[in-house]
Amino acid sequence: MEDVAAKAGVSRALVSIVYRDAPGASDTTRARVLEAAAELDYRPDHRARLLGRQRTKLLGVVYGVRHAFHGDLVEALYAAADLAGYDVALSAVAPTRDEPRAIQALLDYRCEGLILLGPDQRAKALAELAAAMPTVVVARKVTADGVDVVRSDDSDGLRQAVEHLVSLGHRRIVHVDGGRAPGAAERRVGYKTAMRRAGMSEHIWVVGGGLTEDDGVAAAKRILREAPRTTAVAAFNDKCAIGMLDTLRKAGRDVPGEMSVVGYDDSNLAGLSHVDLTTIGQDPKRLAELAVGRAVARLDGDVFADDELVVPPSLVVRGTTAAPKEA
Amino acid sequence: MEDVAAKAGVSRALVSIVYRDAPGASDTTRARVLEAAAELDYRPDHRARLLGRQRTKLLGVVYGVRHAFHGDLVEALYAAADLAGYDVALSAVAPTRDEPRAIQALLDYRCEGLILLGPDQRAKALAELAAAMPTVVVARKVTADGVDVVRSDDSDGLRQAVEHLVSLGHRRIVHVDGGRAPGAAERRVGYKTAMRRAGMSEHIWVVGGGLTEDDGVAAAKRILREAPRTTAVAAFNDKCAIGMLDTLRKAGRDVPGEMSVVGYDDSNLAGLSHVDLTTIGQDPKRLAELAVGRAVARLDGDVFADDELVVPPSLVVRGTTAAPKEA
DNA sequence: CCGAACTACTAGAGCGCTCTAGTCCTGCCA
DNA sequence: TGGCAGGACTAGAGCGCTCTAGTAGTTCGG
Repeated sequence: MEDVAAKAGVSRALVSIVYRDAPGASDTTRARVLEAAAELDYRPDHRARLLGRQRTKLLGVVYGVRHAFHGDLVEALYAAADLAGYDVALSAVAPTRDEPRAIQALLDYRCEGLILLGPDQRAKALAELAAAMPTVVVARKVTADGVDVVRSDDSDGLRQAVEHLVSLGHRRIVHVDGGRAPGAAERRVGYKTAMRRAGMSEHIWVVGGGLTEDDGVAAAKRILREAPRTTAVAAFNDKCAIGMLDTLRKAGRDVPGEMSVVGYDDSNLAGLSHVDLTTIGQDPKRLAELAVGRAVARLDGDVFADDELVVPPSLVVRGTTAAPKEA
Repeated sequence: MEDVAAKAGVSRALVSIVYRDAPGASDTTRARVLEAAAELDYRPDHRARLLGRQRTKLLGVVYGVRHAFHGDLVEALYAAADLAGYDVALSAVAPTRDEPRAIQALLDYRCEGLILLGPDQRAKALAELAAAMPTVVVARKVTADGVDVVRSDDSDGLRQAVEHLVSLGHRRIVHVDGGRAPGAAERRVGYKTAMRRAGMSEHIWVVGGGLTEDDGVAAAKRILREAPRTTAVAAFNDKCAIGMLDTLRKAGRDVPGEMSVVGYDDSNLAGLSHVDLTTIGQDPKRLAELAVGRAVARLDGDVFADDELVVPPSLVVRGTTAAPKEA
């Protein structure tokens, strides 16, 4: 900076003014400074810049590299933060890097707000974080003091899945759940409620599943073995549904002819032509906007009573659902 | 920091010493400082800490959120960087955030070295970056001044795939390629060379493919239509192979009975029990270690003549390859 | 009993920026 | 012509650390 100032024949302060687009520099000087900077290829040091200020305009995002849906969210978060004039600092959770560590790394960089995608942390730990800075949990339902939650209405998602299947004429509808995964409990509730409302309480059956294709494989085998008359399945997520799909077809069951399958997430996978999975779409763009919006609002000093923002999911009908054979 | 120093009854410098684990503080004082810090829940400001130093101990990583293999690499990079005593700053490429922008963000944070996963940038742009700081390109073959390249030996990977198929008795082996994707050219070469060496030049056929499942679907349809006597396919990557797998099976072709399929990457997908894909494994751990190692060595002032580190891939035999029916 | 060597600690400059409080013009109105 | 508003620019402190140089105090060999 010193060098640029010298080269342009001005003071350091003036260079600062130019780079901040602040008033107080003539157009000619501005140009001269910029030119000098270009020659020395100078770029202001982001960190030093932030040091002197109170605000860092930095939002920390913790996510799992492995998680496809997190990828979609991260993309949307970049866009949303950009619009709000904030930067995003990414911190991934990996086998050698647990969640507390990922969060600490972000705190060390003095981000102003935290956005956690489907965190494992206990409510108490989250509340502690929230006491220090705006903290938004995305895609997981938690109740923790001061923590904002932005999530899809998972219960409603499963209601939509069940109602879609019911409207096609299905009665023996099974739910393969996600165990203790974020959102799994709500989806179970949504399934059961919808089944009850449709007057099919006696057909309620929740099969233990999980988040991966392999969980879907296991669940499908169990269903074929224990309840071969089942005509429809609502899976916990797309991956699980895809595992089921393959297993059912390998076992000679036609999908959707003999068995309908509904996924959840509307991930890239679901839209692929050879998969063509009917699923429940979450809206990553909307979730990201709300998460960023809430964090920024908190930083601006707004106080909110409601600490939960729920986004309705939407049914995406594709080729894995149809009327049951002997409806 | 001031407050902590005051509370512990020492100078700021002493607090600094304690936090740097530097010699020059008695154990009792050390404990007293730490205690005071804990009460005020003080954490040193990472950025300020780095400001004064020349070294930031920060490695910038640019990657694509969407890319599953990048996820594996990122995980491994965290681990490798950690071991080398470096921090990792992640910058994702997304639809609203192109590669130059992702790189600039990293430069603003004054990282000392750049690790780019399968970048799109032209060789010239990469060389410019390398002129400013150690730059390592992973998983793409480029020749650019000063740029280190760490990649799998893609040519050898396809050789292994072909030789595996040949050893099973296949002759009509097709390669579905990756178009202009990083690594695609090398894989084509590896395929052709291996076919020629095996004396099957007349069966060489490269079908235009791509990176996604849908590309695999299209390629499989084309193969079924144009060369139904084909008995084996080596695909550009696992996703493409999976798209083919589904299409072939839907068309009534038994895999591996009537058609063998080999993927590439050994991604999570390949190992799933319902996929069980024979594939060529890249070694993300090794690639990450080499990338970090090279960047760090450059930072330590080492000079290298060879600017390309090639890691041999390895064949992972699973359930989608077998001897051809009428061998 | 002096000074060298070491330990425990502190003062203060410096990292690269921003920001406040000026200074010095120029132009314009009374 | 004096006064003053406002534009263009600068000096210098301050952000939260690290680091160099230096000050006490203690130990110890000769």
